[in-house]
Amino acid sequence: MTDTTARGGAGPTRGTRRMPRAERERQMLAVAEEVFAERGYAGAAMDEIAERVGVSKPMLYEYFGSKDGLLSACVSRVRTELLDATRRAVAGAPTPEEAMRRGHLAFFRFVDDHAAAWAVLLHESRVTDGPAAAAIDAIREQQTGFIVELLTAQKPDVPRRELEAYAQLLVGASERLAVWRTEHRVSAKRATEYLMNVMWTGLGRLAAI
Amino acid sequence: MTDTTARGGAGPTRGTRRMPRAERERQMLAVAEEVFAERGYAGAAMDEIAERVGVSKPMLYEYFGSKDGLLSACVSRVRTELLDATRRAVAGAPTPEEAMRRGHLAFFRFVDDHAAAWAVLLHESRVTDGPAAAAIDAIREQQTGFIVELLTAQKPDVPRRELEAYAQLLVGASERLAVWRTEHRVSAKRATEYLMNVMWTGLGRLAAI
DNA sequence: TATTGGACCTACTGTCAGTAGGTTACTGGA
DNA sequence: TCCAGTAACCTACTGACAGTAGGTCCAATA
Repeated sequence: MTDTTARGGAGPTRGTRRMPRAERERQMLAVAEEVFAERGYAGAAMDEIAERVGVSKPMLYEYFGSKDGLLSACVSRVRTELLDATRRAVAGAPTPEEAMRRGHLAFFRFVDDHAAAWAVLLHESRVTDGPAAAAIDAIREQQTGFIVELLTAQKPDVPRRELEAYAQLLVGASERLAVWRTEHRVSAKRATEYLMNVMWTGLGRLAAI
Repeated sequence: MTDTTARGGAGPTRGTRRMPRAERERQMLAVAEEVFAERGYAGAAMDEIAERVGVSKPMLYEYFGSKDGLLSACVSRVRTELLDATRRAVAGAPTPEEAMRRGHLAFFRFVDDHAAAWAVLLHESRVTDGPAAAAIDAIREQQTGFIVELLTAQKPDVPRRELEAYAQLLVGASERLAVWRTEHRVSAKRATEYLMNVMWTGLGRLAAI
């Protein structure tokens, strides 16, 4: 009754092409990353993302559950790529010092290549409270875990908790330095040197030189 | 026409007490900080803040322009307090090393006392894009500026840009360490030692010990 | 050919930031 | 004591957007 126009259906399925789940998912992620980067998390509308993909909004919810979930998926992808990049960079280093240098250089270069996405995906990741926050924390742990792994190899006698503190500290420092250096047009190489100066050599030692 | 009930007015002004602008402003800030801390930026509703203050929503907009502006004002206040606290802590230090130690200790303790507010106000400060973002960046510069000032006194021959990088790096490291240590129940004192180990002594030197 | 299920849609609801336009209480001067 | 003028305050709305209900359509299988 009530004359609901009872025409929920799709009509001629408009211009949309059907697609297997995995492919559509990848496509959605790519578009979402773009829109989040352009407009920021709050500014990005699910309607716009859906429209750009060429699909209706409920599809996004079908695949990612919520706006939060969509952001979370984007962040996961970027972070995973980042971890790969740094792992590769560190792999062939002859000394621990060189490993740290190469790792950070790779990090800064990665941020260069993913600048827009980085700014939003990682800096606004605390926007949420739901599953995304948890997922993001998990990924951060993956990151610091990697560093702890490297440090442990070098100093097996230092307590794990202490090494974890160092890892957290490194991540925080390099994230902020990454933001600062893009704003001030400082090269990745130079930024890495600054970081090594403080982190490896130590400020106290610098004074002595 | 159109029977708009034409009764915009306030009725018996409900339970609200009138108050001079400055006082109401302080009160609003206090309540807002509370609500932001409880619910996060996105979760906090202007309606709720207004209600808790005992005032109507348009008043908040009259005083702060937007939700963004309200957050910005809260952050400004907290950051100013933080700067005061660290300045005081550093003031009487006999050596640069001790200054750095005391400054960071004060920072960690400050975060302890303002834990909830800190988490939201500073970690979600990138949510916005409007005037708040600019204001917050200005305040961050104030912070790093303070550190640059300290470093300059110690090393006048190092280029300012380099010192600024070190300051950024320090801020990033300590902010993240602050988050990590509250989650892992590490004391302020111990966190400070970790930080000094890396930042002052340097990881490379640690290896030699 | 009948049927199942996966991909997809339109049209709605509820919530919330922000606003239009009006009222009421306090101030100082005549 | 009365009366501006202004500062503090209100109700009731709009528009935007996250999230949902409930349906259609097509392809592969039985």
